[in-house]
Amino acid sequence: MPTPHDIIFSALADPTRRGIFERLCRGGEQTVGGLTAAAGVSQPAVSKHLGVLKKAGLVLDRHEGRQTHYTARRQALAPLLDWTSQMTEFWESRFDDLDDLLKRMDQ
Amino acid sequence: MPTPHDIIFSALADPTRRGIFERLCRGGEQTVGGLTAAAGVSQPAVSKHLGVLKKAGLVLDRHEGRQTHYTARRQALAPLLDWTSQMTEFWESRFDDLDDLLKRMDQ
DNA sequence: CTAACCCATAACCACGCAGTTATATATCGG
DNA sequence: CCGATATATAACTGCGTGGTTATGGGTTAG
Repeated sequence: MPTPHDIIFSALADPTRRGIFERLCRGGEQTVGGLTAAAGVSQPAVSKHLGVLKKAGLVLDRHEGRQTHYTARRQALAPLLDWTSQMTEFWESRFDDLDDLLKRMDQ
Repeated sequence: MPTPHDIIFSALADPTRRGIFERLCRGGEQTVGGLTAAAGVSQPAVSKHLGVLKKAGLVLDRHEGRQTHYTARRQALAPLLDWTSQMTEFWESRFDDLDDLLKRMDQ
């Protein structure tokens, strides 16, 4: 059974897919066509990557006519931040800070 | 050319390998034998994973007699924390916090 | 010196997955 | 309607990689 960490890490491990997600984080909502233009791979490849990101809860899609708009769900990165903080033992000494940070990520 | 992010993400994407790293983070320095006992895979597999982690700068090895001791390099997670913070735009509003956090990670 | 032990490397295999082209589905413009 | 556009899915392929067993090299014990 894949844990949340498994899903997030494996979803972000691929450079192309992570690039798409980064672009969505920085540039906001974008269509598949727009993402394809910048991805350097074919449109079906981009669609597949978006499917993986969606399954991982990292993006949301919105259909409008014949195009699909995707947006990044930044809160989905909370487990990643949580895991990293645990590993650095940041949580031991500064648990309050982490708590605040996670709260701020919930929109 | 693989970026630092590429290396860290791909190194931590595999569950077995991430498990080994987690164990090192929590339990401190451990031998290959000790790690193998808990990993659920063969000793050569563990050695290979440790090789990947070492190449990614996530662990250090220390030879002592016929056994090799491994330790986690927590600072190596800094780029991961940095990336996540950038994506969450945490850095925009709370740059000082991130700066402090990264400083604390340097030992 | 030799046997047992610890770890790394070699050689191999199976499978997953990222990429492709081709095609289906659906929407818009004329 | 009909062609064009936008996206998703299907079908296929090649390669990377995580696993195995077998072996080598170095170290400790007897």
